[in-house]
Amino acid sequence: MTLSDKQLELIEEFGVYQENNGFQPAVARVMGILLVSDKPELTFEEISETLNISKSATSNALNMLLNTGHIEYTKFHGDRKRYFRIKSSNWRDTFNKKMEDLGELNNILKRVLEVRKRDNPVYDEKLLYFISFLDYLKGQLPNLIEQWEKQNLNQNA
Amino acid sequence: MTLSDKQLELIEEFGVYQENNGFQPAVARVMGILLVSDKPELTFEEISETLNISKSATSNALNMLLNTGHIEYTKFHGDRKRYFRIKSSNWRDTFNKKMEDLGELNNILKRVLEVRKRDNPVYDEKLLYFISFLDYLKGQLPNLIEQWEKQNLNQNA
DNA sequence: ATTTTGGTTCTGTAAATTATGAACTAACGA
DNA sequence: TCGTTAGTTCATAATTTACAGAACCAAAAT
Repeated sequence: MTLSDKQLELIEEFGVYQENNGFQPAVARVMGILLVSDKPELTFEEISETLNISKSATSNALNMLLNTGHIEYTKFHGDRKRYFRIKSSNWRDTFNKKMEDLGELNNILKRVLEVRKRDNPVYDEKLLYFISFLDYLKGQLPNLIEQWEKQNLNQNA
Repeated sequence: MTLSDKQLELIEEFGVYQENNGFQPAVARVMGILLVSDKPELTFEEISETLNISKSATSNALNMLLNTGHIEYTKFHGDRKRYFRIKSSNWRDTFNKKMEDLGELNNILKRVLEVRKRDNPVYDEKLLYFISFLDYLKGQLPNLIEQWEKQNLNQNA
């Protein structure tokens, strides 16, 4: 399998992005190739050879992504190979993870306010505002999603 | 300076959180101690000794945080020490960074759609939805912030 | 039953990260 | 101006990460 320069570039860019999200380089590249390749499903061999990563690294990456629910595979009759593809639900999960992450930060910050004893309330004020904003955002998010779905429906009607 | 068990625990937890955001362990702990300590301003020595990290690590961490605008310091007359505190603007920046990060993802995904040539449009559909959602979110965010500020004002009136 | 092949596992290691400690510097106070 | 000390820099040590290569395994094809 061959990829265009633009595809290779995008794999790299997406790879770096996912590295910043805590994925190993090779794992991030595997996600990348499944995302940008013309064929939506690729075999172990195609991934390993096209990305130029060893069989062991490929095996580890694919199993890791399978275990974390980022990819899945199908098999075809009379063919021992597995055909891997990224799960499409994956995108909403990515977004949810970011939001949960902010929720975790918010929980920590709330406990900070409980634990530290500062004389000057000015130091608490900014923090309180931020906490309140995160709470507000969290509360409004379902609304927002609903609104978007409604609008999206109208567009496609 | 001494910290309560709860404070130490929070420093650790906040530290891990910030490590996941790409900060070095020691840097993350320094941010943590400035966040949870009873005194809002701490000296080099207090930070180094309380966190039990070497002077060099402390120096690197503080300078890194100064350069990236996460902390600042003041000096007092007749005292050679600097007194470090976290910048309060820091919180909004944290949030903005998360949103910009989603924007970057969105840009990559848009280019993915341009570059890959898939026969079956079903594979594009989910991706298109997600892109459209991120665009919608980005557009609505200013609104949301405005609404929150309005509500917040009423609360404090 | 044997071979082929799709994939796994184990071991070694290169490279990057992160911190330490000691030597050093510079500025301030006395 | 001299000593003290707050802070920096540098070499290096300790870990961790991430991958390759080879040996290995199991199921399917022949």
